[in-house]
Amino acid sequence: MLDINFIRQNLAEVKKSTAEKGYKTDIDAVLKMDDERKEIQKKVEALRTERNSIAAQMKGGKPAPELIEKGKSIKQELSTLESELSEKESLVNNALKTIPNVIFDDVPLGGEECSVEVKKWGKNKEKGTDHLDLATSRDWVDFERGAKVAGAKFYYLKNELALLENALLQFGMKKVLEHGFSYMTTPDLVSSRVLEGTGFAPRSSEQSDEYFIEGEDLALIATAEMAITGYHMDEIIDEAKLPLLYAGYSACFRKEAGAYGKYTRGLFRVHQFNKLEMYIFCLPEQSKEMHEKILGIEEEIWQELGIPYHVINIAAGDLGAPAAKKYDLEYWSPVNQKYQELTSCSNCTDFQARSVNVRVRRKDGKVEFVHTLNGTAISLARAMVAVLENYGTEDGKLKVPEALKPYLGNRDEL
RNA sequence: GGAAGAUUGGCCGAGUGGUUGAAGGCGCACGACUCGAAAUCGUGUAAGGGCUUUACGCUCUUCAGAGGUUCGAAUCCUCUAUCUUCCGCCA
Repeated sequence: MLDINFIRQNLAEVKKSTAEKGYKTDIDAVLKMDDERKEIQKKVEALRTERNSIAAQMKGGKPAPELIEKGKSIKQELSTLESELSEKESLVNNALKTIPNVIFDDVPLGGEECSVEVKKWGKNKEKGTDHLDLATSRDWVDFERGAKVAGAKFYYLKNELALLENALLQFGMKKVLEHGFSYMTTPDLVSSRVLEGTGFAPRSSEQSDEYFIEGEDLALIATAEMAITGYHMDEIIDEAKLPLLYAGYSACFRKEAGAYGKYTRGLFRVHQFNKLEMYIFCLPEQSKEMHEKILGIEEEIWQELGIPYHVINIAAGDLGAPAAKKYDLEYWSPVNQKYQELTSCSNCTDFQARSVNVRVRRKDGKVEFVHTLNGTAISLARAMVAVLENYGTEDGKLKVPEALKPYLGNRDEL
């Protein structure tokens, strides 16, 4: 969430970002609500001051009946005002959550189609292998039994494909470790505070894409980003310890309601997949550099795997609430003859940090919110699609990319 | 799942109704000593909000969370969460 005072001081900018991101929030109404809150707060504080001074006068011990009477009447008056105040506070707070993060100047305006290609790598292939046909013919994936056991879009990975998944993970893990990330596995469920603090829609929202546990304040994570965002919740971190680089490996669960169609065939869009996610807590002045660092690692991974891709700077209308800027890395699908999303990385500035209250203590003692960034190191289901499409052979086999051979017994082919 | 105990500032840890926003220690910052450093000594050091005379100002809130008792709560009561130990269960 944004800081109410930041909104007041940067009203035009906040309004512009909110509109560009496609949010309908009436910012002026929120400010007016907050003004009302302040008025009540002033009254409450005046009463409390009086109460405190009466209590202080009685410290000696002598019970003065008039004072006690006065105290009693203040107590009465306070209780109604205080409940009014807390009501107003939660209204303001909920409204604040509906205002998205401000975008950076270099974010293209407009909808999805306005995203800008910033880099391109590799030579796009003209012909590829359908990943699902290949995997099915080799008994590498079983969607039918996945559906029988858990429903549509659940699957079993088998044999060489399951081994390929493991190889991709090992490869990705090696990369992030080389770049100084510390590896962790995370809880696969988080509380609503963490979910909403990360910027995801609450249980009550129609847009929510998460699986919620009935009767518990828990949801299955859609990405390890959620679990890691909560990792330092309510903490104040020493400046010297930043940046903190985490690579979290977890299962990811998404409802993906209504997201079926030609381009979501097979493993491309599923309800459950595994992912290694990079996450950084850093100083505000470091976050832009860290964003480029994460993007660089993502590019390095796909270059070494030999998969052609391009990088796009996501337009405002396609950005989520927490992101100030986001890059997507899309690989060239030789099957669909188009670019398809493979990874993405976002700079969330202090938006998430404010919501989950993660701060830094500067050398001079000042405390402020950190910046957070997240990026996909390797999302296994999609990574497998990209590899199969690019490395499938004419005779129904899979050529092993050089970078993965060490993790597949140095085999040339699967 | 059952029982007992615990939860205090960046960290550790005193504190059972009224100079406690909170002793002491660690850490950190600054200063002294030093050629420099270590050690030592001294001083300072919670966060968040509001107001204005923007001042080393005034004020409010916060001792896990929520509610209650009281003129007054870190301290008493209730519920919830988490942690520890014991029992049960178990990969």
